[in-house]
Amino acid sequence: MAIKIASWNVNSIKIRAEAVADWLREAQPDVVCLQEIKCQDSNFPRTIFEDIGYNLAILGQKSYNGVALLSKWPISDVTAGLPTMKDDEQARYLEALIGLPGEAIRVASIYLPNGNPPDGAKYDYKLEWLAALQDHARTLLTYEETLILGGDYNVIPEEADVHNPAAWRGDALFKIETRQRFRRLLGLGLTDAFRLCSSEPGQYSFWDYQAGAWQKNLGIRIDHLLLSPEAANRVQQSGIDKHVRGREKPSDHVPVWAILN
DNA sequence: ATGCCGGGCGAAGCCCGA
Repeated sequence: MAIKIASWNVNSIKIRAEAVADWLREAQPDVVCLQEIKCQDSNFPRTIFEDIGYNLAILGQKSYNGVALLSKWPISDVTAGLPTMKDDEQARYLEALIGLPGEAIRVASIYLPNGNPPDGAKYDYKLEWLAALQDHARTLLTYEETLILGGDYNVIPEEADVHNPAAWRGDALFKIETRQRFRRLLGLGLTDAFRLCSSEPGQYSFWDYQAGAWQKNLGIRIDHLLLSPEAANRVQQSGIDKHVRGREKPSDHVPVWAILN
């Protein structure tokens, strides 16, 4: 059977619950990685999603960050937080096994630190987090499973993924050290699902709320689904649900997805 | 152009995002 996996930074699940449910009904993903839910587990609007057939795993945090997994199939073996970063106080990583008919796949929802300003403690934290993810991903890849690391990576991989590369050169999302770390992650054997399916430039997943960025299509591609070789071999399609950004009260990010056979 | 929106918190105005 075909499996549809998606990732979406929703910028508050409480504000966005109905919009997310609308998109789930039309897009029908099997598994969704959510980021920036911005609430504690106890305040997550669970029933809205359970009522339309999704199981939930949540790693919440008051006010900031927070990640979750939604799945039409049973969720088990949940890992909350990066095992390689035990003292992380921010809710940015949630991994689980998804029990599909006849097989299990492993999925993680990732909210990588933004890192700006690009020359201080916040950037150091971003690099530390990337290194910890690198270490954990290396372990996960030894399992040789169908593995999807989906999330808001806060990394613009290439010039084709930003409207104005020159203006972003020094930014924590695009500076060369950031892109090198991301490339190193791919070097472990992970594949960017979207780039596996399209070489088209200017395909964005985020547009700032300010300065008419959406209207002018001044976006960046920072939300990614990274696949193990076992997952990459099964990819049929990958896309970005850009139209969602034009709706009422949108998140500044849109869903990205991939279909595996 | 880092604060032009938008959200959290909490009840005004500040912190944060990318």
